[in-house]
Order: sequence, then C-alpha cells, then structure tokens
Amino acid sequence: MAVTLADVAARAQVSSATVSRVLSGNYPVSEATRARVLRAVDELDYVLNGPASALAAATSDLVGILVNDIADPFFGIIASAVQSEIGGGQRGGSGEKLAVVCNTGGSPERELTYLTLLQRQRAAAVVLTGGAVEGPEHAAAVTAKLGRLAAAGTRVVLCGRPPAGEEPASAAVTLAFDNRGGAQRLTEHLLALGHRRIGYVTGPADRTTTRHRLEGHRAALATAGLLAGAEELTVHGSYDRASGYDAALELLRRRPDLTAIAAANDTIALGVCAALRDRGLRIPQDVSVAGFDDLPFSADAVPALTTVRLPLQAAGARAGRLAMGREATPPGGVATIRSDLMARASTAPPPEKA
Amino acid sequence: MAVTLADVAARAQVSSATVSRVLSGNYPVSEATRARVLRAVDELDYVLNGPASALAAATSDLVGILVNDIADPFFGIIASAVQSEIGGGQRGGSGEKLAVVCNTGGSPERELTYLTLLQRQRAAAVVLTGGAVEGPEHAAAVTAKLGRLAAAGTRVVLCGRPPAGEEPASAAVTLAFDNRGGAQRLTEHLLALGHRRIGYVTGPADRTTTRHRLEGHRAALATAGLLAGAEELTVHGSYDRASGYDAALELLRRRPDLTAIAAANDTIALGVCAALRDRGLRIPQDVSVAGFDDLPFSADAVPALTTVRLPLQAAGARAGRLAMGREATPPGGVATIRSDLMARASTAPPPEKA
DNA sequence: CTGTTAGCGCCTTCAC
DNA sequence: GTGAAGGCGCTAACAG
Repeated sequence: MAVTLADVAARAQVSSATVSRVLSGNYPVSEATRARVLRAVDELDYVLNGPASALAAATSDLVGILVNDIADPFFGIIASAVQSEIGGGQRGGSGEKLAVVCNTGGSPERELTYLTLLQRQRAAAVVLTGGAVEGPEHAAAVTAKLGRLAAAGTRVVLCGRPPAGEEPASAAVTLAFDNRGGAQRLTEHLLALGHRRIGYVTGPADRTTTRHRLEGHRAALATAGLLAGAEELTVHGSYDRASGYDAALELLRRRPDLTAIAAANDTIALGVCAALRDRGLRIPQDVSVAGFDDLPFSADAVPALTTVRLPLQAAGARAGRLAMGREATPPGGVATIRSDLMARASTAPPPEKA
Repeated sequence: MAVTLADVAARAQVSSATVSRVLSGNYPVSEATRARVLRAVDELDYVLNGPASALAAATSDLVGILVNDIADPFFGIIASAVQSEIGGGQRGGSGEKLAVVCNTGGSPERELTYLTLLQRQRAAAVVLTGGAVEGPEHAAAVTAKLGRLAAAGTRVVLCGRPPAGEEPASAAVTLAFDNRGGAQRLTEHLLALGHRRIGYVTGPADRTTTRHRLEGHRAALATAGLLAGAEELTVHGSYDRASGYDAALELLRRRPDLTAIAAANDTIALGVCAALRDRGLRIPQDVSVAGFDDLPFSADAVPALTTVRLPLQAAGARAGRLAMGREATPPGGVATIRSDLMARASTAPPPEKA
C-alpha cells in the first residue's frame, strides 16, 4: 500500500541498499546515483517507515519529555526549551529527532506507564522534569526503570528533580533546582522586613519540590528562633490557584494576626492574593505575599509579586543539550541550578500595630 | 541483548505466538498458560519491542498532538484534555496509546516536519490544535500531508482551526472555534457601553485565528457605522504579553483619545493592562480592556478581565475522543464550538468627558 | 486453544 | 561504488 524502499530502488534503478545509504547519508555514494535516488524519492513521495527502520537499526529518533502538568506554564516553559534544543524541525537532514512531551498529571503510575511506553519505543533519550513523588516503593520503581532505560542506551536527564537512587554514579544526569536555598532566602527576606508570624501554603506533602522548599522555609525560621508554631502556620494543598485561595482563608482562620504568607509557587500565591483581597485585606499594607518560580505573570500581578526566580528556560535548554549528548555531563553527574530572590511590591514591613 | 518474545516463550514453554496473544489480549488463551506466560514476562522483565510490533502490525500506538506554543496555557489546557482522553496511563492492558505533544512554535516548517515524523511512525492519530498559518503554499502542503496521513489510516482531528481543504468531505474531522462570533459579541458589548474609539491589538496577520477574530470585531464596527479609522486603531504583533504592552503604547500614541482596547487574547490583554497602568491610566475608569479565551488567570486579574470564554477543556476532550474513534464524527465532519461573552470588571462606560 | 510459517521494511555485513 | 542476502522482533494467517 505505502511506497517502500524497494519501490524507490526500482524507480531509480538501483538496489534498495543504495537507497538506504543515500537516505542515511553516512556512506559514500556517487553523485549521479544519489541525485537519481533523490528524484525517485520525491516523485514517489516516499516516507521512511520509522518502525522498520528502528527495528533494523535498533534505535529510534524519539525523545520523551515527562511533565507533571502540561497546563502549568512552569512545565510549559521547561518543555518548550528542551524541545527547542532537541529539534523536530530545525534541519531537514539527519539528527532529526521527534521530541515529544508526555503529561503524567503528577501520577506515579502514569509516569511509570509513560516510561515503559518510551522504553517500548526504544527512545533515544528521556527527560524527566519537575519534582518527584516520594512514595518509597514508587521511587524505587522509577529508579529501577531509569536504570534499565539507561542500560538499553537511552539517555536519561532529570531537570528540576533531585538525583535518583542513592548511588554516587546514578544512571541519570541531573539538573537539580536550588529549592531549599531559594525558599530559605525568601523567608529570610520576610524576616528581615520584620515579619514574625508567616503563613506557608504549599503543595502535596509527598513531592520532593514541596519538601525541599518547606525545609528551606523552616531553616530560616529556625535560625530566627521561630520554629514553634510553624506547624500551625503551614497548609498543604495542590499546586494550583484554587488551593492557594482556600489555604489562605484557612490560615486567616487559624491565625488572624499573621502578617505575611509565603506560597510554594506563584500560582498558589495568586490564589492567596485573591483570597486576601476578598477578605478586604490590602497587599502588602496588611499582609505581605510571596511566591516561587517567577513565572511570566508574576511581574504583572498587582502588586508585582515578590518571588524566587528559577531560570526555567535556561535549565530546560541545558537539559535538552544533555539529552542530545551535545553538552558534557557535569562533574558527578549533578549540577545545581541557582535561584534568585526577586523582591517586588507584594512584600513590605508588617503593619505598625502588629 | 534485550529480552525478546522468544525468550519469554522459551521460559514459559510455549510458542512465541502464544506469548504475543497473551500480551495483546485479543485472542482466547487458556487461563493456565496465560498465567505461566505472565509470570515469565515478569521474571524476565520483558518489555515489548514497539518498532517490531508496529512493523508487523502496520500500526503504532502513537498519537501526536500539535500545538503552536506549549508554554501558552491556551494550548496546555487543550493538550492536557486531549491527552487525558487518549490515555498513556489509565489502564494497564490494551488500548494503551502514547499521547504525545509536539511544539511547532507556530512555524509552518516545523509543523510539516512533525507531521512527517508522525507519518514515519505510522501514528494512530494526529490532533492539530490552534490556528493555522495561511500562506497559500503552506496551507496546500499541510492539506496534502493530512490527506496522505488519513489515507494511510491515521485519524486526523483539527481542534480550534478551520476545516482544511476546500472539499466538502475533508480527510479531517474538525472542531472549529466560533472566533468570529465571539469577537463580534465582545465588540458589540463595548459599543453598547458607549465606546466609539476602540483600539484592537492582535497577533500575526497570517493566522486564521487572528483573521477570524478581527473579522468579528470589524463586523460589529461596521454595523455601528464605525469602520472608518478602524485600520489606524488596529495593531498586529504576536500572541504574547510583551507584544500587548508595546501595542497598547503604540495605540495611545496614535489615538490618545481612545476609550477602550480589545485584545485578540487574554495574554495580550494582560500586557495592555500593564502598559495602561504604567501610563497612569485606570481600568476601566479611563480605558476599558477586554481579552479573548478566558484563561484561568483572567478572572483573577485586577480588575477581573472581560473576555470571551472558549470551552478549551471540553473541546480538547472531545478532540481526544474523536482521535480515538470513541465518538461519532459530527455531521459534515465539522462541529463549531460556541463561545460566550464574560462581562467582568475591566469594561465599563467610557469617561464622561469623552 | 496452541504451534508453524511467513513475512512487515529496513539496515548492514559481505562480496563484487 | 554497488548489489545480494540475512535478520532485527513481532504479528497474522493457517493448520492442527
């Protein structure tokens, strides 16, 4: 039904081996026959059969990018950067890779399923982005799966999640985000402004990102001798706006005298802001608010959101290059991406009366 | 090197055909041998070879979702919905499809490249989301490519773009968005409030979405007899925040007396708001602002953004079902998705002095 | 219900 | 520089 290599060979009056050589380009072929073959390809509108090619060559041009939530710009920005380095459109010739993003929805099972599907396809590389779920058995399953992928020749890159497995030489190259340090600096900023009762709104407790950011926050509190009562001032939810909204109301109920709320990401922070506004509280005069990630909309919020900037675009691009083998592995296989405090208008000293 | 079907067969003491049948599940196998095979699979940690399977069966489990900008929530939301219907994680058994999103960056060449790559892989289905680029030769190329994909058995679904090709019976199932009608109702809303000088900020001129929304806007103006000067009040840019910011300043330069600005999407509208604020203009007291799409952040903006709601989630889900053949094709192969005006706080009557 | 037998379309030694 | 031939791992008829 579809036109095959043999059809092209017949039309160009050469053997199918020659056609294959012309197309893959990594073998000497006379200019004359090359032209003839190319013309036949064009006339017949031939398209390489990927599966057959992958079967024979034992490799494929598929690269998988796993994200927790494709509708969240945090992941969209990273995925976009990864993909721009991988290709799927820049050249017409070789090195053509199909970069493809898979949405796990934050579910461990789906993550594993996608990994298996990618393994089935003999993917050339896999990039896992964002925090991991910390269930002990699941973590082990993922580590094992990644090990098998690596063993089968698939390049594995982690971007924004901590190194997998305990071994010093993990199978995966890792770009870790400095979540702990960033969160700590953010809370220090709040403390320096004079805040003493700081609410904290975060995501699911079983995610590495959640844990690390919370640890940074607590570390800053500990240094200031404010660890007592921290538990009461912490609310877990999911990483979305609605969750931030509800959590802010809950915090206000628990501690009506709080003067600041730090959120584990910008999207939550937006929900917090909305809740405060609905309660008639002014930002930052009555309550200061801070986020994390510095997504594009954060600078545009009213007031502009104080947050911690993560170079998502740059990190994604680097992950892409790593996945393509176009950049050297960092020493020890792990590089940590720095985060920067962006102090803006949503944070200020607490009200005088406090 | 990797463990194959034959290995499993040997261990389970059956033929490889039996193993294949157990795994695909669409053939009667005795419970006893099935269990034996499954155990062998497990013990050997066997993973199906996708390319080999696809080659033999002449189909693959890959479904491609093409988006113009993966970092834009508009596409993220649609892609997420499509993917949730396709799977890649719900069941463990059959019907397992690898839904995969490809970021074209709005480039016609990359779109074509991805289509070819997907064709190579013998994709089960392809979903194209968002507006198309209107270059005549490119449109023809895409239509031709889609025709070939469909001919090869790939299901083609368009979501948020107009039907491809002129033929009544196109190869693709289409879910078109009511961009024209929505834009028209939005501008009518502005006119009803009393605005007479309405700026319009939109995206690249060669996109179908841009054209249809602009046409709707102009249609409303025409009915009100305000078409003269519409050209001067229109600025083209790209579909992002920065573009909206710049365009708003440009409009203010051209017509300092305008009383409203409509944007071709919410992201642009946000940029417009930022520019107006920076110029010391109040929204909506001095200038009304409206967007399009009703993305999640629009309701949270300050003031809440008047916009046109498109049921992105529902449309994406439907596209996913269509791609899986789990929903009947609409009559004529085309369904139009309604849009709804969401009048919120960012629009109000123009200032008295006007 | 299960085994046997052909390929699917391409890549890749190996000869020429 | 080019052709011939075998096999990658799996599925899909056929038999039995």
